[in-house]
Amino acid sequence: MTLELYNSLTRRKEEFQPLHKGKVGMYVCGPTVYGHAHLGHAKSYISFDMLARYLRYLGYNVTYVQNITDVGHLTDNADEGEDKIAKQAEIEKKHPMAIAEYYTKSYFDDMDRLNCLRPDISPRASGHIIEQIELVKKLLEKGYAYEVNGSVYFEVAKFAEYGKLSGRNVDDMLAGARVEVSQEKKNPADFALWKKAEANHIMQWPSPWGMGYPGWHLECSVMANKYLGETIDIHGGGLDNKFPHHECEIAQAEAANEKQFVRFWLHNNMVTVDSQKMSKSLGNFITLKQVFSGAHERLTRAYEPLAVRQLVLNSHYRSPLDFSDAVLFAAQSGYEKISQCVQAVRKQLADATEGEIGKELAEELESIKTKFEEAMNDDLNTSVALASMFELVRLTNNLLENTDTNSATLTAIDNMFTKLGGDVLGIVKDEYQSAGTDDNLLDGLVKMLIEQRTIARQVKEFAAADAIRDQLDELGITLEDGKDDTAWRRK
RNA sequence: GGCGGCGUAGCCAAGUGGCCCAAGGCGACGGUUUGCAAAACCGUUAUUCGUGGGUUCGAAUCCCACCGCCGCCUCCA
Repeated sequence: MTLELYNSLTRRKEEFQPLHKGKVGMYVCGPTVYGHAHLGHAKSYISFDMLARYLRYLGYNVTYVQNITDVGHLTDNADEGEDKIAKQAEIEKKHPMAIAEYYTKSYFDDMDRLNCLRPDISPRASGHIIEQIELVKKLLEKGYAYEVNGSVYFEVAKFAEYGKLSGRNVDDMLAGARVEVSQEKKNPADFALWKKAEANHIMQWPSPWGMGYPGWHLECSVMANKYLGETIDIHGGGLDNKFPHHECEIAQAEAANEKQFVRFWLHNNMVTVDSQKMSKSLGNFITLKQVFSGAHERLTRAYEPLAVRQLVLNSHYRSPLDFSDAVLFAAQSGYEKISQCVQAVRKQLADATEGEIGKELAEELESIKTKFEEAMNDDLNTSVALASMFELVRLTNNLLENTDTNSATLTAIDNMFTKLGGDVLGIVKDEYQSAGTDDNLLDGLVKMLIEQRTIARQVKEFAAADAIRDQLDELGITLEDGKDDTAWRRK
């Protein structure tokens, strides 16, 4: 069975085959860096990270490009708003580039914690002004664009296929237009390729049409083409960007190159809060930093980054995810269950006896792997893929009850966790911080207390023993009595 | 108004014509284990899939109607 992906362009699942054998060019719309990333960003970037990981698992040589929008993204209506980053710069009294720098770093920090692998290329819009101007010139030459008073607009009526991705036509859009129409445009549906900058606008560049700055849609067409070629295999992004952003990207690139721009369009659904879309403009967002620290009124505790990842993967990327503390809590519990199982396997593996894996068990493992791959091949059904990981957990925990499980068996299980749960899903770590490694002083102190408690238990002074355990629990440390020794971990 | 989508147990969620008296997770409850816990294991927790019709030998899955909810059509992952 081969990988099938739902292509938004054709509105059905299609077998995925790259344009060039063995190689995949993948472009995903990145963030506009004027604020900290929130859970909505997490859903999108975890989803596409998981796709890139799975494509690599299948053996493809993937080039993953994800832009950083640091200029040109306007605050509101139809090409008439302020630049988002320039606006934030005013608020924070910093240069726009300082804002972009700060939030870019913040974004990468958050994505690293979510175990999203860095894209191969993270191009900045501001670093591609020359290429963007070139594309505008080309569109003007070809007659798809017109200049008015230092600004250049794309003339939608000239591109017959405009609307093919989002399923709309220009006439309908006119009828339902809610936006006050710019006087400069020939047609309200036309969009800005280049905007004339007022003298006080900080972010501006010289162009054949005077000082100005690029329209938002331009950067993605330009950077996708520059790094991945005129036709790219996969373009991903949030559903909310399907129109107008992606529609405009298609118009620009295909009008200029006269070639199909993207073969597979993939869109992830939104994160909602109380069924309302989480977004910066609505102000109902919860940042990832808040989730990691627990510092938000909707949160009852701090959550591990990979619990967020597990939450995202628990549902399908094309389904909306309604956020609540309860769903995150459930994801955290499930994540801990898997983590503890993996750690237990590795611990037992350290002094396991040699031997061979049983035939029946080998078959069970194979069937879990098959279930996993079939699920992923079916338009990335991570919900079922995750379920197969839990089957592995249960199977494994049963084996672990038996202390003489041999090393070949444990190694096979560890490999499955590492490859499927780790390399593909990104929720199993290569190494878990053992309780002591991060802080020798803490480890020493806790071990001292465990020793005292063990002595108390040996002489059956259980009240004293329980007091130690309870007090440690209040400090966020859980004790677990094993057969021979007592282990501790942070809650 | 136009386009797209959703409604499955207490919660999250997969399944889209027979393998479904519906996967998996969380929670809850009972049991094993434990000095007691924790973790783990075993078991229970939807004869039913928003409501009402219809098609079919057979429907959560197809069709119709109705109810409720969401996204896009303006910036947003």
